[in-house]
Amino acid sequence: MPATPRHTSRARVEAKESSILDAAEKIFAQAGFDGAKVSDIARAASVAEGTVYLYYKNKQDLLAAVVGRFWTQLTLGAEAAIHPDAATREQLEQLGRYHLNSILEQFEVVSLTYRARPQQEQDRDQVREYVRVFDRIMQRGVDRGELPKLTPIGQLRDVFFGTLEFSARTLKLRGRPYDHSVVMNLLSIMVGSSDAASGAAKGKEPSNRDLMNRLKSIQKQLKTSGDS
Amino acid sequence: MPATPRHTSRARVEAKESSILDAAEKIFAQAGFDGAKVSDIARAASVAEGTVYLYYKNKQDLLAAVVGRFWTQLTLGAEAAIHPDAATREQLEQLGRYHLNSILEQFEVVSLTYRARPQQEQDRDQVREYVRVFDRIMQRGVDRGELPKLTPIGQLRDVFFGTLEFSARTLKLRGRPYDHSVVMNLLSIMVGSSDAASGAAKGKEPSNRDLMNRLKSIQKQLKTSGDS
DNA sequence: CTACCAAAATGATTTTAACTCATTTAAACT
DNA sequence: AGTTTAAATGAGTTAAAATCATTTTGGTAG
Repeated sequence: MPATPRHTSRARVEAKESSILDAAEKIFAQAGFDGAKVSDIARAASVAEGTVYLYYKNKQDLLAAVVGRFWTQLTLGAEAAIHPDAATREQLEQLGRYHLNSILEQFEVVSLTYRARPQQEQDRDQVREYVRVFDRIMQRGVDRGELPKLTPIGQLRDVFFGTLEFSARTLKLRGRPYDHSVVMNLLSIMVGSSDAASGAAKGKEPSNRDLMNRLKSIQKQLKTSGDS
Repeated sequence: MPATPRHTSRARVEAKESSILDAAEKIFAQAGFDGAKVSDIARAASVAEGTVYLYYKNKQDLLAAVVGRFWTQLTLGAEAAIHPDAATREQLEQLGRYHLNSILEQFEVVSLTYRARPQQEQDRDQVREYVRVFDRIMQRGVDRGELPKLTPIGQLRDVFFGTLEFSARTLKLRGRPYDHSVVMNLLSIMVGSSDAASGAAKGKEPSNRDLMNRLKSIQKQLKTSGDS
């Protein structure tokens, strides 16, 4: 069995395993989970249908492996994309750009995640590992005093990834490419700093009055939130 | 045929149609799309298996109908939940509360949406109809001068719904109930933030720092039930 | 080199569930 | 009551996932 190969060189077994995974990713991305036949995947991997089931319990399990590998690689890429010495805001921008870019480029694989989630538990770990990249950036920001002590990192994580994923969907739907203004606007919303965003609205002298307006509305709202 | 009933009373046909839909929603929510057998749904609707296919082309189509109906009802509920005369911020809070509550309560049905989206086009319309509730609130805010002219409504829509959906997932994952602080935090970063969100602010450093400091104190006031 | 054995691979067969369709039942109209 | 058309049925067909008895491969030893 592949799990405990005693007489075989581990390398060859793993090579075949990842060749099946490559084929599966390709076919799944192409045809979607339902549209992909295990026999197609087997053929694409130059392997008999039964062999697939030697490496993966079933089709769902194979999908979970594909998706898991994707998120693991995404974590590695994210860590590489972030400058360790940059300020929190810069790091968030780097992660935001990297994330939006990646999920736009590999939209089909990301979509497959939703097919894997409800069933398998294993792949959740890999997604969890990925979002920790965000948590580490934020925690460091707090530790350094760049962010308030009481920053609700968990909630901001949902703002960050939720916004980016929905934005990516919108961009895809409209056939638009990567849009840096999405990341910039998100950051300005999250961290409070603002920067001129490329594609978005230009002009409008802003600043003091708008900032004051924002603060007023926030404070006013805070007063009314006493109930809940 | 159900589409053009000449001799039948429309009412009876529609009653059966919605009884199949009810059964489908129940079984789908219970077992998920793959886990649900059409024969189970037929039995739950007290109908023969073939009858289901008289009303819906296939299982996917049936799912699309279930999901479509859900979003249509959600739209009606949202419109009822919003006070027409309230200020923009209040209306957003009403919509936010209603939305988060609804998707928490009917989490399984919401999850099914992802299974319907890629294939069918029809249900997209119903989702689009729903998000227009948000757009109308925002547009009215702009028209009234409560929000800046250049407010990027489309992007804020992704912030709003993306954040709420991811927050709902987090709450479900941790077995937590509805948490009003999620909505309040979301609003505090969205409302009046259009200066930043529009990307129009040309980065006045002092203003930003000032805003940061104020936000810090506000965040301390916000007894966020934030985790992490 | 040959014999041997276990791991790995194979693909024909089984199983399962979506979908079809010839037939029956019910309803509407005359 | 008889005729016609709509609606419903469920046994039968089909397709694809999963299984498993058999074959092939590759390493080891005599």
